[in-house]
Amino acid sequence: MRDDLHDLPVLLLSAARALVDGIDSRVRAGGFTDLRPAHGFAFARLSGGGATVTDLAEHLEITKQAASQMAEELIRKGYVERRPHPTDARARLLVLTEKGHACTRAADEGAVETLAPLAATLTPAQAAALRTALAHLATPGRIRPIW
Amino acid sequence: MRDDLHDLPVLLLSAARALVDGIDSRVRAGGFTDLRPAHGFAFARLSGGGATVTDLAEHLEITKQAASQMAEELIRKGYVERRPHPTDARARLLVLTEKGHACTRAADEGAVETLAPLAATLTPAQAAALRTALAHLATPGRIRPIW
DNA sequence: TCAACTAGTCAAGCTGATTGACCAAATAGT
DNA sequence: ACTATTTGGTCAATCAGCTTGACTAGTTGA
Repeated sequence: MRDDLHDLPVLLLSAARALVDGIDSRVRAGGFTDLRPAHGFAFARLSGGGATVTDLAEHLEITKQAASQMAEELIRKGYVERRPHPTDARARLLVLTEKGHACTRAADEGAVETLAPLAATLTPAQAAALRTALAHLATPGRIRPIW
Repeated sequence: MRDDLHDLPVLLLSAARALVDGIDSRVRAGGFTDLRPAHGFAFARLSGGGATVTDLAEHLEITKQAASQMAEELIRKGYVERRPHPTDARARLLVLTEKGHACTRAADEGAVETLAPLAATLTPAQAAALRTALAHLATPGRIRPIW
């Protein structure tokens, strides 16, 4: 790697950490204190609509059992509810409640607020370069906890 | 946030995830199969030299007890060894063994390899902008697991 | 010198994940 | 159509990593 990028790994991990912390603190400030950052990755999948327990498990790369437990927890806390699956009587759809949507809005706001100082310093050309650079690494549609 | 950056949070998290995965697979390919990504953040602190259990706990933001257990595990697996502390008889220094250093080299290589396709597409000016942008978010010296 | 503090460990308990077993519904093969 | 296999989901037991709480040994400072 070129010398001018030797500390890029550290910067990238540190920036991602700061983003997660920023989102989490905004979510907590919104009153959603019974959630952890890991739940946000479940919400990211559920907000798309029409996710089953198995879908959730694949998205988070955890077992179906673990996804089922997480779904149960989110239902108990009022963020998610079950709907019958339209075509498969075995499956049940997990959908966000209004409370769940409100929480995802708070998370989005947290992300925007955290990244605002960064965004303000970038020219449109630099912003485009940043998006392109990160997109080179990113696997589309796969947002989930890091470890 | 400007429209051209609306998906930046997703890209940033996804890129960080890809980096962690890249490092982890390179470390495993190097034969260090008994480690998890979280251990890398401990190594990052220990490779600086002269870390006590308490230092490690603060770095990882976990309790001293958890840090002590992790140190015990890394010692048992041969990555770390204890040294007497030069000035404080209560404390003991944790230092990487040669095996530990070899593992961190593999991790560094994994990071470089993972970021190589990205680095290749950036002009020096874009690289500088990327570093500056990420540095706006990053808290210096704080690399640790994200959740 | 003695009270307060700090480094570290032992022990017990919690939580979020795992593996394994199982049922019900859907799908594929003949 | 009938059976065999696969798939969606849950129950139960267990494990790993982390927490809180209690404690010992060594250090610091009034």
